[in-house]
Order: sequence, then C-alpha cells, then structure tokens
Amino acid sequence: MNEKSGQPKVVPLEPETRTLADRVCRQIVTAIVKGEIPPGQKISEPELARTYGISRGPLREAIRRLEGWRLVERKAHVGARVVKLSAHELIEIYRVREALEGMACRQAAQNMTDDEIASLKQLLDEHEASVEQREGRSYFQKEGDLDFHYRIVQGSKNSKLLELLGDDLYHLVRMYRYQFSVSSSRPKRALKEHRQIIDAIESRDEELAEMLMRRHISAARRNIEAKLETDIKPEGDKHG
Amino acid sequence: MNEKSGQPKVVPLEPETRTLADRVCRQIVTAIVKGEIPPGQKISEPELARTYGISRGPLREAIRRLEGWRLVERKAHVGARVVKLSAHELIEIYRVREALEGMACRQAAQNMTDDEIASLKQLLDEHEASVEQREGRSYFQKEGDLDFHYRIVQGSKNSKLLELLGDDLYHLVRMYRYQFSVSSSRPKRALKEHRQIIDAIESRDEELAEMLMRRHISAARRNIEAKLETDIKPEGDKHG
DNA sequence: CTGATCAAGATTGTCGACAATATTTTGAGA
DNA sequence: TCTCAAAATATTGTCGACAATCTTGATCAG
Repeated sequence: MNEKSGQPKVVPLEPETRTLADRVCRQIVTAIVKGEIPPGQKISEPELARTYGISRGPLREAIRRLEGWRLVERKAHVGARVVKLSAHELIEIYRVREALEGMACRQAAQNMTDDEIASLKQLLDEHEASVEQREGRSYFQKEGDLDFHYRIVQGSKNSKLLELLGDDLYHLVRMYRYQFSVSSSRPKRALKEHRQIIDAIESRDEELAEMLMRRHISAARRNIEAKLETDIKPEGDKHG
Repeated sequence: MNEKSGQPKVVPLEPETRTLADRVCRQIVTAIVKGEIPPGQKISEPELARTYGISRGPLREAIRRLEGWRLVERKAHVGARVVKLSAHELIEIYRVREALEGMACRQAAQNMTDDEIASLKQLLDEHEASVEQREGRSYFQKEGDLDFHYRIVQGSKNSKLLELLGDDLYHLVRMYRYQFSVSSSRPKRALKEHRQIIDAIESRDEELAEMLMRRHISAARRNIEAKLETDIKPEGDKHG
C-alpha cells in the first residue's frame, strides 16, 4: 500500500515474528518433534512461559494450536501433555496417509505442472546420490522422504489435502521418525517406488499414480507392522 | 476418587459445561453451521464476548478451536471471519471425502461389529420410511445422510479417520448443506447406494465396500459440479 | 476534484492477578 | 501399619487493563 507499485512484487515482510504465540508455537513444535519434550510429558504452562520468557496468554494460544494438530492432548483443569503414539495409532495414521496421499497423487497426475515434475525428478536424483554415498542417509530418512510426499500433495493443487496432511499428519509422522529413528524402508527400494510414482504422474496416468502411491505407503505400513512384531513390546499402553 | 468403588462405573458427570470456552465454542459452531453468522462475516471479539456474556479469554480460545476446524480464518492483528466456501473448495472437500471415507468403508468392512451393521441397516429402514413419506425429507437431507456416513467412519475403528472427518470436514459439509439447502442427490438413489454399501460391509468385502463408497461420494461430487454448471456464476470469487 | 498523508478510533495481542479445580500432603482413626 | 479424609499447594480457567497494530476519517497539497 505504502510502496510505489514500480517493482513487480513487494517482499511480503519477514514472517518470522507475526506474533508471539506464532513464534513460540513453532519452537514448541520443533521441540516436540525432535523429542526434546518427550511423549507423554506434561506441559506446564508456568514453566514453559518462564522458559520462553512470555506470558501465559500467548502460550495457551500456542498450546491450543498444537492440540488442533494432535501434537498434544488436553484435559480440562488438568493440563496438556505431548501425545504418545501407540503402535496402533501409528498404523492408523498410515491407513489415512494411504487414502489421502493416494488421492493427492491422483490429482497430482492431473494438475502438477511440467516444471514441478521436472523439479521433483531432480530432487529424486539428489536423493539417489545421497543414498549411494550413504552420507546423507539420515537426511533422506528423516526429511527427504517427506519432502517428496509433500511436493506431491502440493502438486495436487488441492488445498484441503494440503491442510490435512501438512498440518495434522506430517507433524506426527516426523515426530515418530525422530523418536524411533526409523531406519525402516530400504532407501533404495523406496527411491525406486518414488521414481515409478513420478513417472506415472508424468504420464498423466491418474489411476496408476494413485495405485502406486497407495502401494508405496501400504508397503511402508506393513514394514512397520513387521518391525513392531519383532520388537514385541506387548505392554498394554493405553493413553492416560 | 471420593466415590466408593462399589458400583462398576460412575457416571462421568454432565459434560455440558466443562469449561466456558467449550460451551461457547459449541454455540458458535451451531450459529455458523446454521448460517446465523453468515460466511465471510467478521467475528468481533468484544461483540461476541458481550453477546455470550463472557470475557475475551475463553472466547479467543473458542475462536482458536474454530480456526483449527477450518470454520473461521484468522489473520494477525486483523481478526477472524467465517470461511466462505468457494465452489472450488467444496469440490476439493468431496475429493478428500472420497479418499477418506473410501478407506473408512474398507476398514469398516473389516472391523464393524455385527450389531453395528444391524443397527445401521435399521437406520436405513427409517430413512426409507422418511423418503417414502416425503415428510422427513429435510431430515434425511441435512442430518440423516451424514449420520449414515458418520457411523461408517465409527465402524472403521480408526480414530484418526474419525478425528479428521468428524472435526475437520463434516462441520464444513454441514455448513454447506444448511447454507445452500442442497436438494442435490435424489434421496432414493442415495438410499439405494447406501444399501449397497452396507451389504458389502456385511459381506466383509473390503474391496467392494471401498469402491462403492468412493463411487457414492464421487457421484455426489459430480452432481454438485453439474449443479454449479447450471447455476453459472462465473464470478471470480477468491477468498479475501 | 482527486489523491495522499496523518491523526483518531477501534480492534487485536499481551500481560498480570484472581478464582475454580485438581493433585499432593498430612494427619487421624481403625 | 493401612486407609480414608481434609487441609495445603499447585495448576488451570477466567477476568480486566494496557500496548501494538490495523482501519477509518479528515485535512491538505496538487
């Protein structure tokens, strides 16, 4: 408004600190995902307020947002605690991912631009290099894989899919990966499946794209299920 | 704690008013869904606080929750306003429903109990009576249909599906139905499809159950798309 | 008369304090 | 010694007030 409309685009301000609650929210998300605040731990409002040097007002706002993202659970007059993913819930999440990302992949085959496809193929090349050298293994495991999936969802051009997956599910998945430091799927096989998927998208084959993505996530789920079978911990660990 | 542990279960209190924010949140949700607070309208914190006779604290908590459910959109230092569903977003929601409820139906075929199936078939009988008599038409349209779908999701025994659909999507769908008072799908045809779906679930045919549900929702989506075509309003109605 | 600049008003964000509830500790009685 | 009850403590829910920001309206230059 107060800028001469000469330049094509005004830089949209630094979004680093729109509000206190927003900033502190991001900090807590990171702390939870990385396990600095372990699952099941109670979140004390006075303590965190002191930690981040803010009042309880913005902090409660942040906690409320985390609750909306299912990262914490809150009970009235009791408080909030970091969610503790049970094996069962983790499997449930992968069922949801199978459905949601399958649809995302279908719509990506329809709506992804050629540039986005090319960029994504380049990303896979980088992943392949990382896997070959084994030095970027953790990167591929922790963030790179989700990066691929996130771009597919973006490519679907479906804002609701992006909201549900980006806000609600991926936080939980990232938390899970950090906490269990999941080696899980053989990187090479996952990479191969990624390539099949992007090829299907490039061919604009909606049916195949959705099927491949569903199989990809379904395989990851079965892999986790098998892993849980071996690491048997039949501790009846219910929430609360 | 302060109850003799003689009886098997203490009635868990009346959950009508656990907290102010909780109660007022429900009131606002109803007001928004029924259109009493029209889409696009700004939500004034001081005004609503006076309306409900509470302070701004709990009210902000409620608004924050509504934002998590995508019923309102908030901008920093500007305020919150009720979401205005564009035709495009509505279609996006139905794509998500197709994916999510398809999976829910698949898992319902696996996990729904015989009692739940019987109860659901009875519900369809009631729906059929309503449709025949044409007197309960609005009930079937507005709530009965979602009731069927909600039970399927419950039957899936997948808590994540229930959270995503129940908290995030169904509110929006209900709002849409109230606002546009959608006649949409011929009740008889929808009812027939519902019967096919429950039959597939009863047969424990996961594949068929998912496919039928997807076709059911996909048909509803195409029905809406066609309706939007006729009511052509090519007004570039972007958000904001 | 049109446009921009600046001031006034209103609204949201933040803070500290008080009230209501849950948890813990302490003590008495069996 | 164990169990139960009540007081004490701590935490969460709620409130009112102040500060920062946005919006609106008026004033003035061109």
